[in-house]
Amino acid sequence: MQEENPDSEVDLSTLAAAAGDRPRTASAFVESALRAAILDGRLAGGTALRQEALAEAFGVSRMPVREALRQLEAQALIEFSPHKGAVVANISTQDALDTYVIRKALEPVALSLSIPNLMREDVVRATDLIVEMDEEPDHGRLGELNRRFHMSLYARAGHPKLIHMVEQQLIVFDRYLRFFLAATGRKHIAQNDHRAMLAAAEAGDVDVAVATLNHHLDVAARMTEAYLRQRDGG
Amino acid sequence: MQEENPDSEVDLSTLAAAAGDRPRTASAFVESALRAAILDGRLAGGTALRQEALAEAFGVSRMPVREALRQLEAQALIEFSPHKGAVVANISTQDALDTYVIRKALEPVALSLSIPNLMREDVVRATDLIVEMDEEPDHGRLGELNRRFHMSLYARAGHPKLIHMVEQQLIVFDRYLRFFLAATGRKHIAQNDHRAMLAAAEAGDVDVAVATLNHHLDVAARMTEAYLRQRDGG
DNA sequence: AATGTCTATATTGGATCCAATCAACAATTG
DNA sequence: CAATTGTTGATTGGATCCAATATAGACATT
Repeated sequence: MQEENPDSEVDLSTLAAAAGDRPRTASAFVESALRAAILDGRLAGGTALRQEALAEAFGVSRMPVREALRQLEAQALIEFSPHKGAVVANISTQDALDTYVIRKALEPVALSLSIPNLMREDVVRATDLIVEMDEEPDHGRLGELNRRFHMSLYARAGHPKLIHMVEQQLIVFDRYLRFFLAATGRKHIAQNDHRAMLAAAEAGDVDVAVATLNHHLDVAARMTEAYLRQRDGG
Repeated sequence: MQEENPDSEVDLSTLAAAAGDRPRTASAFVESALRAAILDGRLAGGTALRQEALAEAFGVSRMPVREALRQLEAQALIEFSPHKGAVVANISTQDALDTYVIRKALEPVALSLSIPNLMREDVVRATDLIVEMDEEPDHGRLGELNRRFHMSLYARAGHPKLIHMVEQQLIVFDRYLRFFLAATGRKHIAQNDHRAMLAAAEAGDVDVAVATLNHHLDVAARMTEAYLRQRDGG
């Protein structure tokens, strides 16, 4: 199911430093650091996660590492086999397409519910984020900006659980976006669609905004599929 | 955020016995037993989960309990506060409505994708489950049968991640269904809708099946809201 | 009397130790 | 020589112990 990848030799020693301030518990610290490392690509899919090595890298014992790994497992970011250990979940064409299907199911709903309640500050934030994306030189940060842009438009949808799920999917999507951007340049971020969505949202035009979003996701899904299929030798 | 409920005095000693065979690890055993107890209502929302007490009830040490609690936390079934402990997540009107919104976003997609690929065995299973629901005397088991009926119709949707999310929502929904059935009798299970959906699915009529499903969920959401609002005092 | 502070205790978080399991490799046997 | 079995090392799972923190109550102070 999940191939191991023991020769990748990731430099674990840099993970702790990049994790910022230590949260209240060591568990939470390890968890957030590992999650960030997986999502932004520093820990590639297939990487075996040895508890002892992680514990040393983070300067804690194996116990908080174990608890962190449990939480990440429940989020499908790693896979556990009893007595074998944890492996970073692999990305796959299927998983990418599933993510798009889910986004296409959830995000139009979130957008429709949110637009009637959008506030000035949401529109301003979204506008700023589009500019930030245009100016951001680091491809690695575009995923986060893209996510924050989308979430700004969905911010007033109510239904916190729906919002949370949408955000989770956008976070997962970051892993894929990173690949596409590295391979195909930044044209994968369709800023035209973003601008059109924002304009429609600001005008309160739910239908146009949703149609634009659907188109945005359809095109992205097709490009993704084409890229991934030729990449892993379809 | 989450009220504690220390006086509920749940009989933990029965949890372990009801959990069936012991999975490979104590962690997994505790986790599945706790999840089942929460979802089927034996552990009510707000119940404080003391690690020591759970460990003794399951005949293990505190460690596998802690790992299990971490996983349940990631699934939003319990809430953790550092150094305070775990509490079973409360159900709420908002959460119930969120669940319906998510179901209404995801399930029509799953159904549309699945119907063209449905196989004879899926239809047979769904038919059997409708009969089982009619004959089941125990209200507590209707949630599971309802879930399996819906999942039978979605079984050929492809997109395993979508299917998984749909199933998770149906599992969460079980917690609510249990309440409605206890309060209002079994009319909350709209078997007419089930039969209509099944017939349309068998005939390959995606539009009618999806329309029926949407209606099914809309009505259920309205009944849910009305019941919960008058229950926890508007 | 009300409020703030201090202390005692219960409970969780973390570290260390031991046991169980798996993987790889060597030895043996057909 | 292939296949199977035994053995050893590495790694995870679980138990016990210690430390950190939060809650509750007593006490003092205003």
